[in-house]
Amino acid sequence: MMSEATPPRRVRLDDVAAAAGVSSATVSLVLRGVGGPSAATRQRVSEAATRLGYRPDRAASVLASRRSRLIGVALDISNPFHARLVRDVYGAAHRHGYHLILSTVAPGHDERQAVETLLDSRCEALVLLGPTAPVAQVDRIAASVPVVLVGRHIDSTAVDVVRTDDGVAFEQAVGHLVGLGHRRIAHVDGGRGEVSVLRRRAYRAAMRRHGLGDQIRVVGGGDTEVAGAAAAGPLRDGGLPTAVVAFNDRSAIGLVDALERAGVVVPAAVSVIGYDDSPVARLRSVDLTTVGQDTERLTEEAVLMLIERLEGGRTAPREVVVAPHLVVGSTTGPPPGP
Amino acid sequence: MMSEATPPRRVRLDDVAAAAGVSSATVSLVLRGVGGPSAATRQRVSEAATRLGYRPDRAASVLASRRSRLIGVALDISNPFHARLVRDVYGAAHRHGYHLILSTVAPGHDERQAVETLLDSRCEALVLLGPTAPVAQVDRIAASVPVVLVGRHIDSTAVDVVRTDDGVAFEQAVGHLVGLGHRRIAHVDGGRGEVSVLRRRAYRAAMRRHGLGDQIRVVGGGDTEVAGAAAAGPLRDGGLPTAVVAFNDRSAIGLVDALERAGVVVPAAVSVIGYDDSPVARLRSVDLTTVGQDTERLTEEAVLMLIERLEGGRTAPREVVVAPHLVVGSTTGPPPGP
DNA sequence: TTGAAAGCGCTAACAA
DNA sequence: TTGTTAGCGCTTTCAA
Repeated sequence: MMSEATPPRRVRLDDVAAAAGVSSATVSLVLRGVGGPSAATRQRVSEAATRLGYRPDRAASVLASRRSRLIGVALDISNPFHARLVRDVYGAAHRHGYHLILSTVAPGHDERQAVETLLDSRCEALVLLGPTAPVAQVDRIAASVPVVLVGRHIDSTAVDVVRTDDGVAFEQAVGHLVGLGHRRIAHVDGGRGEVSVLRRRAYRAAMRRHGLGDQIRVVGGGDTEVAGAAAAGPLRDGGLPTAVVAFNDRSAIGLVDALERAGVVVPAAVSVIGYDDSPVARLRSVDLTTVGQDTERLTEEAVLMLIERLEGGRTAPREVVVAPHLVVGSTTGPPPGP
Repeated sequence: MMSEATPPRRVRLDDVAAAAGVSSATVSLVLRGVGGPSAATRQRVSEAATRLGYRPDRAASVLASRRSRLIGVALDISNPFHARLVRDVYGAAHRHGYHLILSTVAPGHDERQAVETLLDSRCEALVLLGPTAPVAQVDRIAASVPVVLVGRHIDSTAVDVVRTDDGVAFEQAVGHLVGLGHRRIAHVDGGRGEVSVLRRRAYRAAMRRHGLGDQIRVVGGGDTEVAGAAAAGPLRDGGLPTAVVAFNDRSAIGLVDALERAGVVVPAAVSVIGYDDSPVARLRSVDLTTVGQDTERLTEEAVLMLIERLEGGRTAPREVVVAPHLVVGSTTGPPPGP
């Protein structure tokens, strides 16, 4: 006839200690794998802990030790590329003995709030994926915990940066096309935004490096399928180039779609290259030639930089630039014959 | 010449108390907005807190109060539908004064670990998005905190469930097609998996309800674009139906793509309906007719159910079924004339 | 190798 | 209305 469900009292360190016949301090040492206790004691303690189903209380542990071994990741959950990065951050964090906790931007939950949530959960360091926050704000955060930005450059003396080398990316893309015989290579850009500026610049540089400075042609685009599709018109109006390097995969896919609907066959008439090597680019029906970012390197470096600050005491900011690699699919080929 | 950066000592409640000339208990009350302190005191304390840049230490607060007002969400970050749900869970949690923390499944970080991470962060309740964990495991988790499953039914006496009514979904889809004059309506299913079984069943029931029991036709599919595209062959071999309801948007999009490549115009020759109302379905170039799940209702209900347990003391499990709505796009139309 | 005791920064009675 | 006093469950000296 129990009317109230008795909340199952949490098993504490003391309970384990009592069960094992030692002090709670000893249990703490054993459970954390810190040297000291004898093999026999370890044995007894471990058994007792398992038997009682002991789960350490992290809040208490954090409070006492001032360490959480927790890294916070702020991201945009609707960004598929962030999904890839997050996947790899798990690997990196795990390899170095850290746990991860996520917080996303969402309507009514901006980047600042995402960061606060992470800080409240006692994260010792933060990974910010493609954040949009202004420098001042990022600097303020960096004043209390180590911060690394992934994917975006920032002029700050307080935070670290890991990003892909856009110069190399466009060098590879343009180089691949030139190798196939292309000369009239256009760029459908990403519209406004800092990243778009950098990629535009990288495109121009790559073209010049290949002696194609006079062929440079940038068409306004954006970062979505729709924006890519919309670029097909202007692209044809100005006389179709034989190849296009798009801002990202989404716009490349939109562009391919629009071109083919208009009867322009890819890659027979026009070759198209994307950027991101997103999962959708790898679908057999899409099979886009695209620039793959080395997300494993990016995330490994990011975590390493945080650990350098956390455990190595580094305070000077570092910026690591990672080379991408071209993934050749079936949307590029030789230019059409004359 | 400072060689070691002095770690900026955290501002504590005591510091604020000293600055405001009151006790730390009073500061605690003021900062939590609990009645008691006079307006004048509140004023002084608030000022002092702001001036010192005080941030409460949640670990300590949690430890002392045994409450975190934190809800954990376990998800699969590579699932776009989860992104939608997460977005809406933020709204729901926020409305009820709870914070959210996320953990995803990733290679080397399975659902169990995701849940542990959340529990370690002292979440008071968990939202599991389309979890794959076996009943026993879910029950074990539910023994320590309230758990709600979103999207998947489970035979458990310990957890709550919120899901979309597949019966209504297919009733709407088939009804829409019948209203347009279709009779030969096929279903491209989702392959193995529990959800696929439920939707197959719902399709059959809807067909029978419309007196089309003899027209029932299920073609094997899957949950990806490729799987949808692959269904185009079998679909044509058996004599093209005039309409198809696919398992989800991805398979519907793959199917449309494959059909059009084969010269079968959608919707003139075949109408196609998807499921999920995913962002890509809303692209102008796709504009799929699709079943939209009411993610706002789903998430609001999920959070409410957790709060009922947390604050209302409910212990009996509940299952809430939410009606979907049909989003009519341009992939459905009247069947081709004879 | 182990234990006792003093906190970590906060909240929650209870007194004043 | 405010302050005092115990803890929350763990880690960490310091002694034994």
